[in-house]
Amino acid sequence: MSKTYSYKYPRPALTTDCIIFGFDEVELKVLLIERGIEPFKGQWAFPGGFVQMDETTEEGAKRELFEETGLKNVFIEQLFTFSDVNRDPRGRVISVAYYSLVNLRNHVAVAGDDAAKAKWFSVKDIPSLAFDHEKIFRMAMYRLKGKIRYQPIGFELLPEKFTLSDLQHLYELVLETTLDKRNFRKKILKMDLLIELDEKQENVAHKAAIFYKFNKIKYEELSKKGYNFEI
Amino acid sequence: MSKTYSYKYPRPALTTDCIIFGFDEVELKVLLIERGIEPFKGQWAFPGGFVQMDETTEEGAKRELFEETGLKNVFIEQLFTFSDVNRDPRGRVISVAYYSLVNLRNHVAVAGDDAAKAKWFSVKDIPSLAFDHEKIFRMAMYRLKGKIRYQPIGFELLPEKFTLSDLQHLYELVLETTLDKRNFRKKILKMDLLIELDEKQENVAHKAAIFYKFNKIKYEELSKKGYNFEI
DNA sequence: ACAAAAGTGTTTGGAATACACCCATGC
DNA sequence: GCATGGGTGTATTCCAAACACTTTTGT
Repeated sequence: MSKTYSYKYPRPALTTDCIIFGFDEVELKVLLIERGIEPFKGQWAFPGGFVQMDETTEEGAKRELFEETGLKNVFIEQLFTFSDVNRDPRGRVISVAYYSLVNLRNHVAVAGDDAAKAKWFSVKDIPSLAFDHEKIFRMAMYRLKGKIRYQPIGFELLPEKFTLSDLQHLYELVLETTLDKRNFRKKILKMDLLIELDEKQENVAHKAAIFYKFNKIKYEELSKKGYNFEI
Repeated sequence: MSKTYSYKYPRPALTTDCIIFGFDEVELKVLLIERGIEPFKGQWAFPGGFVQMDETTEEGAKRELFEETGLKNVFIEQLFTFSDVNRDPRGRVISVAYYSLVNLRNHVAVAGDDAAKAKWFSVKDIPSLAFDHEKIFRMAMYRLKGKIRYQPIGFELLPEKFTLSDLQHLYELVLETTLDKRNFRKKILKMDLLIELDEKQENVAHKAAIFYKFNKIKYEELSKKGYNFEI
C-alpha cells in the first residue's frame, strides 16, 4: 500500500504553466509540448506541472520547463492564476501561469527528459490546445503586448548583440503593427539604454548594420528609481 | 475519528487575501482585520481564507471578504500569487491576492460574522501586519498607482455622483502627488466619460460644485475595442 | 549596375505643462 | 465682507507622427 498525504479539509492540486514566447528574427513563436499521457494525450499544451512542497511556484515553473523542454536560465514573470472549477478533468487543479520572451539563438532547441515532444509554433498558427490553455494563451499575448510598450523587454531578451532592425522587427511582431524606422530609432536611442558596438554585420548583401548591446547596468539603476520607459 | 482527505502527493493549502482600498473623500485607506486565532493572533492582516473546492479563487476571496468584513458586491482584481515556502508558519500555504478600490460611502462600515474585528486604516499609518502581508501591501499599492494612470478606476469606484475635485483628490491620494486643477479637468473631460448632472452641492460654504456621474456604457464600449485611457 | 537593407532630419499637429484670477456660497 | 473652494484660458514646450532619399555591400 502506497503512502498518501491526509488533510483535514480537501485541497486543490496546484500546477504551473509556462508560456514561452520565442523570437527567431523572423517570427514570434510559442513553445508547446505534446502531451504523452491522459488527459488530452496527444494534444498540445504549455509546459508545466505540479508544484512541489519545497519550491515556490516560480521555481516549480522553471523546473518543469527545464524537465520538459531543456530550456534553462529563463526569466519568467507571473501572468495569472487560473482557478476555474472545471478547468481540468482530473479534478480540482489550480494553475499559476508564467510567461517569458526568449531569444531563439541563445535558448536554442528543445530536448526534454520527459517523453514529451516540445516544439515551437508560430503564434499565427497554433494548434488546438489542451485544458483551458487557449484562454491562457490569449491572456499571455495580451499581456506581452501591453508590457512591451512601456518596458524594454525586447532588450533583455534579444541576443547579446543585435541590430536596430532586429529590435524593430521584434516590436512589430509583438505589437502586430508596423513602425516607422526613423521614429523608432529616435525613440529607442533617446532612452539611452543601448551601447553601440564597434562591430558590423558581415557577408550581407547590403549595407552592414551596426550591432548594439543592451545597457543592463543603466537599466537596473533606472528601474530601481521607478523610472518608466515608454515605447 | 474525523474525516480526512488523502492524496497521493502532498498538496499546499490554498488561501486568498483581499487588499481593499477605500476612499472617503479625505484619505486613502485599507481594510484590515484583527486576527482572532493563531498564528499571529491579535495582529492585523488582510481579510481572506481558505479556498473551497467548489469555488474559484475569486469567488473564495469575495466570500471571505463578506464573512469577515460584511463587504459585498465589490469588484476585485487579481494582484499576484504568493508562494514563498515559509510565508505561513502553519505549513505550506499559497495565497492568491486580490485588490480593489471602493468608495466608503457605498461600502459603508464593516461588521463581520466572524469574531474578527475589521477596521479601516489610513495607508499612511498601517500597523505591523501578519504573515508576508507587508510585502503584499507594497505590491498592491504599486499596482494601484500603475493602474490608475491608464484606466479610469477612479470613476467606477467613486460614489454615484461626485465632483471633479473629489476625483482629483482621489488621484492625488493614490499617486501621492499634486495635480494642476485646470490640466486635470481638461484631460478628464476630454476623455468624454463623465456626464454632467443638473445637480450641485448644497450647504457648502463656497461656490457649489457640479456633480458628475461616470458614463459606464461608453466606457464599456470603448474597453471592448481595446481602447486605452491615460491619465 | 542593381538589388537590398541601413542609415539619416525636418516639419507639423497635438498633448502636456505652467500659470492667476474671478465666482458663488455660507457664515 | 470675508473665507473657502469652484471654475476657467492661454502661451509654451515637448513629443509623436508623417515623410524620402542617400549609403554601403554582395552579386
